[in-house]
Order: sequence, then C-alpha cells, then structure tokens
Amino acid sequence: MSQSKIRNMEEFAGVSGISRPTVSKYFNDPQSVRASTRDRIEKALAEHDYRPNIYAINQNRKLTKNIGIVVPYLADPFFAEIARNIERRCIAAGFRPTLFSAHGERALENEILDNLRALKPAGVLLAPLGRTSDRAAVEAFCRDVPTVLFDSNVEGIGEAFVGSDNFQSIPLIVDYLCRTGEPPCFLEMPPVNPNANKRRNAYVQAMESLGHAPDVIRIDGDQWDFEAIGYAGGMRVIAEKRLSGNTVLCSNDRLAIGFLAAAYEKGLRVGIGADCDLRVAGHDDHPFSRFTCPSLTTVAQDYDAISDRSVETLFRMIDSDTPSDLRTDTLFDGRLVMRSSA
Amino acid sequence: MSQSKIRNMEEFAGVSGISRPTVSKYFNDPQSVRASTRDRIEKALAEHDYRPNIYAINQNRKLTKNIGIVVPYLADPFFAEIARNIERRCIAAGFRPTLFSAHGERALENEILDNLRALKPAGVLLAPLGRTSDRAAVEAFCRDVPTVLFDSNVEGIGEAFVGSDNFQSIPLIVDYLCRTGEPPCFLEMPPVNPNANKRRNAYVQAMESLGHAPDVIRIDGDQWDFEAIGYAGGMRVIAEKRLSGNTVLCSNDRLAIGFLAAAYEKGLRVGIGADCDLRVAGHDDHPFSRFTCPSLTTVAQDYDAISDRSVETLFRMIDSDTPSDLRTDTLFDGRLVMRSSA
DNA sequence: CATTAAAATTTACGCGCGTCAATTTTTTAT
DNA sequence: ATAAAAAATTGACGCGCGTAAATTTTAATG
Repeated sequence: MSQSKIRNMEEFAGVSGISRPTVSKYFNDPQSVRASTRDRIEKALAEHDYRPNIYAINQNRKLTKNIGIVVPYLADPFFAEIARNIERRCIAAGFRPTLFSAHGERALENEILDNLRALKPAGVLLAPLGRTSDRAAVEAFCRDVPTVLFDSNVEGIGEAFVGSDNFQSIPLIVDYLCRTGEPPCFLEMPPVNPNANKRRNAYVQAMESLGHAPDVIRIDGDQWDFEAIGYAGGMRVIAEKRLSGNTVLCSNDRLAIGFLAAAYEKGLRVGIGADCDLRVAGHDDHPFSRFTCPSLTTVAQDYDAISDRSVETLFRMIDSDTPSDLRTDTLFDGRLVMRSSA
Repeated sequence: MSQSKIRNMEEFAGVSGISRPTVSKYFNDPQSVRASTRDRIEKALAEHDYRPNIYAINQNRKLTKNIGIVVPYLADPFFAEIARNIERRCIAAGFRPTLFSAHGERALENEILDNLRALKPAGVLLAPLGRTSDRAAVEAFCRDVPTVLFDSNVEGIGEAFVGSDNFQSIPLIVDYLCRTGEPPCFLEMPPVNPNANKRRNAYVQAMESLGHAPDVIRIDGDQWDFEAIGYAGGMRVIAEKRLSGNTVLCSNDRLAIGFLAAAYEKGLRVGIGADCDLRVAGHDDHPFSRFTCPSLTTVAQDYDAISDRSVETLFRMIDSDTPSDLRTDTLFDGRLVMRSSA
C-alpha cells in the first residue's frame, strides 16, 4: 500500500509507467498484454490498490461481465446450494454473478428479469418458477439475453436446459419400492413447476409397466411452502384413511418432510422395520433429508453436474455469440439414496 | 409502447417535451418536479418504455441507490427469510438491494466487502460470520460505508446492531424447562458467532440463578453445517452416556435438528410424554422446526422486528449523513414456542 | 394586475473508462 | 544485422448521465 489514493485509471497509469489504453487492455484481459508489461502493472497494483470504476467500465462496454442467477425460491436450501456452486464457477471464470430470488412470486420474477436486462448481463442462469412464470416475459427475455434454464424447464424457451431426468429417477425409486414392499402411491401437490407433472406421469408409467395400478393422491397448495403443504395434506390423508397401501412416494423431499411430520403426529411409525406402519420416500436428496426422523430414502439429483453443466453451457453460448437455433436439453440421472424411511 | 426505441435521456426528453435536466431530476425523485410535469413524463414513459442507464447514473452520483445485504450462510433458510424481508423494504423505499452470502467462509466475506465497496452502496446490512470474520476488514468497511450489523454482533464495530436478546430468550426457555421437568444441559458447538457464546453464558447464569448446576456439553465442529454437527455430536454424546439428565437445550435449532436425528437413530423417544426418554429444545424457531419429529420446542426470534428495525436504522443513517459516534444496539425479546419435543 | 417565489430551460462541463487511428517502440524472425 | 510483426503510446472522441449557473417561464399571492 502507499500514501495517496489513486483516483482513476489515468493516475494509475501514471504511477505504473504504462499508458492508460494499455492499462485498460490489461484489466479487460491480463493475457492480452506483454508479460513484462503485465508484471509492471501488477507491481503497481500491489502497491497502490487501485480498482477500475465498475460503472464506467460497464457503461462503455456493450456487454458487461455480469452474470445473473435467478432461482424461484431461495428459502429452499436446495437452490441456495446450487446458487453457491454456480457463483463459484462464475467468479473463477472472471465474471460477476448476482443472485436473485423470485420468492415464489410471478410478479417478482418479472421484475427481476426487467432489472436484469438493465444490467446488460453477459448471460443469465435461470431456474424459472415454471407453471407460474410469465411465459411471454421469459421468452422475450431469453431472446434478448443469453440464458440457460436449469432445474425447471419451460418447453421451447431459451437455447438450453439442464436438469434431472424424471423419467429415469422416478422409475428408479418406484422399482426399488416395489421390490422391497408394497407398490407406492404417489403424493403430489398441484404442480407449481413442470417437474411435478413429469414426475407424476413418470410414476404412472412406471407403475403400469410393473403391472401395478397407479394411485395418485393430490393435496392442496399452490405456494412454495412445501413442508406445510405436505404436513396439512398428510394430516388429512391419514385422517381420512385415504392411503390404500403402506408406501408413499412424495413428489419431492420437502413434501415428504411435511408428510413425515404428519405421520409422526398421527402416531404412525415410518420406516422399513417389521414394526413400522408406513414407508415414505422422497425425491431430490434435499440437504436436510439426511436429518429427518427417520432419515429419508430418496433419489439424489446430481446438483454438481447440473450446476457445472449449466455454467459450461452458458459460457459456450457467450463465447460463440451466434445464437444457435437448436435447443440443447441436458438431463442427468438420479441416484437412489437408501436410508431408513423406505 | 411505440415504434422507435429511445436510446438515451436526451431522446426521451425530446419525446416527452421536457428538458433533460428536469427529466433527470424526475428520475432522481419524481416528487421533486411539478405535478403537471410529472404527468407529462409519465405519459411519455408509458408510451416509450425508456429506462435510464443505470451505469451512467451510478458513475455520476457520488452515492448510488444500491444497498448490500450480506449474510453468513444462505443455505440456512433463516437467512433467506430475513433477506427476503429486507429486500422487500429496500425496494419499497426505492433502493436496489443485492444479496451476498459468505457461505461460511472468511475469505468470501472479505471478498464480498471488497466488491461491495466498489459498488458505492448507499448502505449495507451485514450479518457477519462473527468469530470467523476478519475484524479489521469489517471495521474498515464500516468506516467507509454506512453499515448496520444484524443477527450477529461484532462488539464495537459499526454504528448499529440489531438482534435478539440472548439474555432474555435463554433464561425464558431454561425457566420453562425447569418448571416442566428436569433442568436442561446445554449442547453447544465451538462458537462460530458471538450468539453461541452469549447463549452459553446466559444458560449458565440462568441455571445458577435457579439453583441448578449448569452442565455444558461441547461438541466438535467449526463449519456451518450445524445439522451434521448436531447429529455427529448427538451420536457420540448418547453413545458415551454423557447426558446427566433427560433434557437437552441446544444452542440453536439446526443443532437440535441434528441431535433429534441422532436420538431417533439411537432409539430414544423424544418428547414430553411419560413414555419419552428425552426432552430436546432449540433456539431460533427455524422455518423447519415446525416439521421435525417431534416438532421442536424453541424460542422464536422476532425475524420481522429484526429485519424491519435493521432497515429503518440504516435508512436513518443514510438520511442523516452525519455519522453519529454513539452506537445503538437494539435487542428484541424472544418468544417461547411450545411444541412437542420439550 | 404587479410582485415574488418556484419551477423549468439553456448551456456547458465533467465523470472514468472503452476504443480507435496514427505513430513509435519493442520483440521476433530472417 | 535488418526486416517484419507485435505491442505500446499518443491523442482524441464518445458513452449516458449528474449537476451547476444563468436565464426564462410558470404559478402563487396580495
């Protein structure tokens, strides 16, 4: 560090003995200047701690180094984890990620996309609300900004989607449940996003192909507080003896967590032991599902693969600025996680 | 909407029939121009959908309308909820909040503060890592940027702190536990933030004032995956029969969630019934603690009050730009939430 | 209606940086 | 060593807006 603060790139160019345009070039891409020049700049940088004004930079560049990360509901640790992973990779690649949550609300999602446009981002990683999304708004946004959809697909929109293959993961756990006990019924809530729908269909298909009669139980709720919905639904379903068998497959872990709470309160013992009344399984391998009582059997989504591939895909889109017409969908397999609940 | 896109404020001033400086004044504060002028601008705005370039604005204003929100660990839904609340109020007040998470890492927290400085924010709401924080870095930051600390205090730093009064909340639940059964032991992990320390001390004090011998059990772990720490610690504590009584007060809900999982796995029945082996209580009223098995008895932090007051305090600091020397600490009371676990 | 205060306009400069064209210096290849 | 290529420098303009001073217009008041 040194005495006088550097006020702008002009002054910094002065103390470093390099011309301002070259310094500018350096900050744009350090590799673009000669090694000896790079060293001199970095030496000066170490002594004077100057940082280019980010607003001036972004005003004058057609495209910024910003990357938007938009998730539907940040109070879900699943999205927090994914966002973290994505953030890391963006930073490593020299971008400036900014995280936004729609908090389950369509109006907020639209507002976010609007603000995002004003930020002139190099690209956006978007996990849309899904069903609730304003399809036209998302579509228009994707036309303007390089966007990778992840987690939740919106058919035909954007250049790429990265997520899990529900038609692999659901049969996987249905098969497991059928092998080890009674065939499961399927607990779902009105689909706030397309995954829920796909999972229901995958369940029906899997059951039929195994020669069992599917039993889909729908419970009320259209918000993102899945645990509360699973709990309330569980209480009703149990009270009304709506369950045909002893095995319940929930369309996601958070719903299962709520259902487990209901079962516990109703005095039903959940698990795979002979003394148990009920088997409950989920889907996602939510960060907390290791710590439910009993621990939750589920299908793990490959979080890392999804976030990695999303970022990779976006970077490729950014590099080859020619927007390709063909839409690439990447689906990763789920992995069975056998714990105590089923 | 209309045909030709407006490229800048000059052009927009043209179509609206108002001079550019006045238009600029309007965007700075709509109330600062005459009502008739405001109407004309807003009519033009409705037809042409122009938005001032945010980078040009921020470059030329000494202070931006940005507000930074920094939390230590976003995968904790508690912080996600608080952040959401804070976001809302900032937006309502015409600011642009941006959310950052240190993900439990000191290096990341420092990096965030660094980047934040470059954003020239009007103010920052900071829930620091606490113990892990780089005290000097945080202190320097608070000197440069109006900052309100919340949730986790760092003594003597910043102009204001808003949080919970551990010396009210802990005695509250200790008292409850003692009235309704055996006096609790206290399960804590090495304090990553000062709340943990305060809670331990408050526990000891409360026990002694009730004439009981405090029993503090410390378990290992210095990361932010509290559930895993509570689980591992619980398994060990139970296996080694380290529990003197039948009641455990955990220093926070996430730790309790892990402990509950361990108790369940060890076949211990948790709850207040005569047939139960153990009572477990937490602290915070974590969003998920309603859905544990059994549901978790805890002390609710007044999230809304904390986030509201934090924002209010920051706004006051921003308005009266004279940095007051006296540090205001605001502590809210906790509220006992009696559920099934204790 | 004249008086005055308030608001809008005109004109102009500056913010900090990207970027370009023309030139000079340095490096690499021959 | 010289020629050619690569990199750095010089000088200059523009981005879109904030903002200030001087002036003119509008609104409020008696």
